[in-house]
Amino acid sequence: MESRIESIKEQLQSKGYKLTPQREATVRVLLENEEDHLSAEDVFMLVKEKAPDIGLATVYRTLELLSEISVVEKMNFGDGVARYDLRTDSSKHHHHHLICVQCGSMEEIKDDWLLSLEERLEKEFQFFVSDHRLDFQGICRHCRKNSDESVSH
Amino acid sequence: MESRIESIKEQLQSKGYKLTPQREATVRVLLENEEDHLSAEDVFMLVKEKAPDIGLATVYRTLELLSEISVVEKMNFGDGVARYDLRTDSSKHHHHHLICVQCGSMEEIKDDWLLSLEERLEKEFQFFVSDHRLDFQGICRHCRKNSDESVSH
DNA sequence: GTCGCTGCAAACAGTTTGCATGTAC
DNA sequence: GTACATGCAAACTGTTTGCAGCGAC
Repeated sequence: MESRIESIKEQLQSKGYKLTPQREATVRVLLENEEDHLSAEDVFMLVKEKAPDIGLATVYRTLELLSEISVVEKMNFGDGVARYDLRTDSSKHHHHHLICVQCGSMEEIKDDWLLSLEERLEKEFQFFVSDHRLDFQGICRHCRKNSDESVSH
Repeated sequence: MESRIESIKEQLQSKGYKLTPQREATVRVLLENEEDHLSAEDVFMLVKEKAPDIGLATVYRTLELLSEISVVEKMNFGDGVARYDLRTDSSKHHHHHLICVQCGSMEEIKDDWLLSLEERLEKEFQFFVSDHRLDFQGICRHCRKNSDESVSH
């Protein structure tokens, strides 16, 4: 945990930025909620517990900054809210989402199932992939089970 | 063209909706710009040429309606703007995007490269896929060629 | 006359920006 | 003292909503 903060601090400093108390608090929230896909507002509320005086704009600016230096990934699931994820590996980041259109739940697959596709893209399209995003919409197993009994939307 | 309008008209009517002049003008704009991924504002501007009195809210409502009955697909490339595409096939719609992080160009692949993955998802995750979205970020062949000479961002 | 559809303006949500103040070196 | 960072409020952007009026049946 501390070592990961240290690493992020170095990444910031190498680009000429500081790890201020507000930025550190924000990073800690991201580290503590690594499994979630927090929105800026989520992060803000959680950071407020550590640093009550922080402003929403600072959180936005911090997330934007961290996104620029590739410490976090800014994502978008189509609900009009940006979500932020720590990148676990700065070179490649591959996870996929299973989004249930019925209950809205989201499951994450960490496996990388697309390496062969990327090779094909480079060969056939001369397109050199640096990242990708793959989301599946569908019905999750729980909703599937429930809809056998009754159909609720 | 006329037959496709007719088909959309029937899809609307089967759900109890009418193809009003405003809705027809909107659909025509979508048909005429099928290759693009128009935002609501784009559509609005183009529709205004055909029907100057149309309101922005009507365009939004029409696009939302068409999306509900699966005539168009509402998409999101992460730039905070919803984009709308006519679905060419109402049952499955699979296209992927190659987004160049250098020049911002976007190429579309129509092939469906993911059927085997979807089968795997159903088996391993009991997740029943109705749609998916796959975007690749990377360097397109033009930028690749240019960056051999000089690096411009 | 009912009911869906429209245009307009106002409201809304998420995000960004301007600016005066604060802080580290 | 310089340069970056912050908090606050105001501004902005894309989208949605309330409502009075309109039009087809």
